[in-house]
Amino acid sequence: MNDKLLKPYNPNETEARIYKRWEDSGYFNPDVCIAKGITKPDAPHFSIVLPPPNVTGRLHLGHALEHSLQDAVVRFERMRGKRTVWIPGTDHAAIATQSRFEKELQKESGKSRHDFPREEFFKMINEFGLKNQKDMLIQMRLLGSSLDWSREAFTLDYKRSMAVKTAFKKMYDEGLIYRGNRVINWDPKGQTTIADDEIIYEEREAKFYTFKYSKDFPIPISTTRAETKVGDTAVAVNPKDARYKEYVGKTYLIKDFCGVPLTIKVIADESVEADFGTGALGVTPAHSQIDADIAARHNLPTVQVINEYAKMMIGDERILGKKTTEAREVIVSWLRNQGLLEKEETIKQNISTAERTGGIIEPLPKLQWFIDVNKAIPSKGGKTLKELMREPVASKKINILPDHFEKIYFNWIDNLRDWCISRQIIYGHRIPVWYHELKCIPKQGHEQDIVKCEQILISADKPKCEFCDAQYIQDSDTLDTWFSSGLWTFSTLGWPGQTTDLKTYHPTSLMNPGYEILFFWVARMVMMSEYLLGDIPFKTVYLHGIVRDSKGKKFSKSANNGIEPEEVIKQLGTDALRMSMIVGIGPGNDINFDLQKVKAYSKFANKLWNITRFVVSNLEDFDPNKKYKLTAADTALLEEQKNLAKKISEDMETYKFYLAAENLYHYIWHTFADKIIEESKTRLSRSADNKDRESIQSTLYTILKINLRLLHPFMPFITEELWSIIPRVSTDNDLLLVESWPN
RNA sequence: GGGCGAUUAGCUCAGUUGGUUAGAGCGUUACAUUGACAUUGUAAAGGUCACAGGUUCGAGUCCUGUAUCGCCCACCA
Repeated sequence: MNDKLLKPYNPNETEARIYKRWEDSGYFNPDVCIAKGITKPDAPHFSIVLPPPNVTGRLHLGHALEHSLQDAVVRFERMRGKRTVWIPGTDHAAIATQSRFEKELQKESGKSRHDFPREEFFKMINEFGLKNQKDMLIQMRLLGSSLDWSREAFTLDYKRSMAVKTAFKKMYDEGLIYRGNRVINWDPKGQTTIADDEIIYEEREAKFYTFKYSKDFPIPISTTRAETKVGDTAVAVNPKDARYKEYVGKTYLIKDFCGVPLTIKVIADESVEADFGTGALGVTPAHSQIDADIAARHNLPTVQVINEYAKMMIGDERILGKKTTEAREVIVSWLRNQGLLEKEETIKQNISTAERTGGIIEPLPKLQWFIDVNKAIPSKGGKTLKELMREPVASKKINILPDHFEKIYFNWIDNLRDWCISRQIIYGHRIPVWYHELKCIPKQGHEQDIVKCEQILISADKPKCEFCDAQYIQDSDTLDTWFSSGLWTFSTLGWPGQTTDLKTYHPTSLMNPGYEILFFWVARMVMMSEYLLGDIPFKTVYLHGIVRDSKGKKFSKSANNGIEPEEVIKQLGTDALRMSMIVGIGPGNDINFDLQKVKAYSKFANKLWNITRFVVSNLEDFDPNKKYKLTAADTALLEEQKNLAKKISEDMETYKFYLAAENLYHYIWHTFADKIIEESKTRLSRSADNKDRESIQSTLYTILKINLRLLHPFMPFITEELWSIIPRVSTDNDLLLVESWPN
């Protein structure tokens, strides 16, 4: 017997060695499997693209969960003979990576982005990201993931850049991407716009002031943001509100509102609630999304009064150049002194903050790039992007697990506004838009042609003007990171090239993100894939939950409750960690991570080790190549296991990993070990009837081998190690990794 | 304000299309154990499946309502 079996199972000694054998074999790559005759070239495909982790730091237990699930299904499908690929990659995560880097830079050297030229700063962030990326790729190997490393991708590498530029151009040419001056979410801390879903609301107490603009103004209004009122151009009331009916349509001139003259028109708008506050809303078109909508309906002028640094850009020395919070106090005390302040209350208010920087969002009008989600698209038969996102899920072409997230998905789409895709940060895909310089000296012979100079061009590289010597200057903004993420299922397969990979593996079979990025990412992949490829990006979305600590708290730096996957692996082994991430956890459920549970599965690993030791030690005079006649009882045992294997296959096919793994665990421990092996002991003794002994030897051997195969997707390392130790027959593969699935 | 989910053993959670006696891990108790098992086995205690109605031959599972907790979306100016 192999000496290894005499000692308890040692995952630390085993795992790295096994992973190297797998990687060296090349079998993670389906092309190699086909070349070596393991997989049939015409076999159905099974493909997953890994949700790319952000290169902001290191992998955490949430990633371990993702890898455990995906690797389980990938190994299962590979063993079943499908042409299986799992593509690894990482995400540059633009704003997340830049803000993380800037924080560290500030801490270490006190420097900021303004201390470096753009190109140099980009390089510094990229190096930071690539260092993290390197660590993460090592971590993925520790997790045992059977990723096809030959196809590794990065959202910011050359091929993905080409995909981004191609997608941008196509959407621009069809009028889906436009540049517009709109009220957007400005993060004064990060000095960039952010999308609606990057906002986090925090509840705070705020003062709610009720006042009149002037003594002559007939309608009092209420606000928490008195400083924005210097930008008001209207007061809106509900059209049914009898109190204010007589004033609607009139315009009032206010000569002096804390040093600022105002022109206020009274308008009626359905969106105003008569019961809230005074029933009248001071409309500030420049600094509120809702007010901007009202202003658009009533053709009101927009006056910007707050700049990008959240400072006042209007008024006299009392407020000009002051921070919004300071200006607010000045204006409130002015109102008080003038006797205009009628009421002052304390209310609870939700304040918008930026997800990545924590900065308080300042709505500002700005010229930005947007994706129009409501435009009828000619090439799609007049459908809108919203419809393209909605339809495949509604028609079940895409299956979301658990089901109830479909409702949430639809709800989100129905309320969706145009997507602001431009960011004023450095790290990311630069917008591939080039502007013609204003000065324009015609080339010889083209004196008459300079009217034809293209003012705006979408181009991957710097364009040259045909008719004059002017330069093209690239837009300084970068793209929202989710723009490149949206292309992920096909940019990884070579798009815009019409590659064999793209034809073979798209649409992908499964996508396994956390439910918290259903909107950010899943919806956008559907949008991009439907628009650019005219096809779904994936057939099934299996949403997983959040891994929390054993008490249900989120892991966070401030709570200091972080657990590194490596620590757990070092202590108890990857297989145990993986099992603990799978058993008993349905889709969409959060996990309270408990080391006790991992420990239970490390015991199970050892149990399996000893089961094998027992079986192997009783096979010394057994020839695995020979066919032995089995007793009826033993045939029944094999039949029982066959039923289990069938059940497990079904559960795997329907993505019920949590049941498959648990049933298998239970069978191996409490049926195979506690019953079958226990009862075999007397039959195995040398003095027993030889025919009966052979029958049980053969039965134990067969069951063990099938168990190793069934368990491989969940506990790949120990099963592979045991596969190399047990006696095998000539038709068996060297590596369990590519052994066929029991049917 | 709108929506979604959860409530099952001391703890953390499963429970598949409604079907016998509701399960697992950890914890607790007793016994066994030089055992294939330093990580074992056998058994026990522990549940009015949140509560109240309803459908059904039969409900942890389906329906209605209530309570509590959690999450998502909106953002009242």
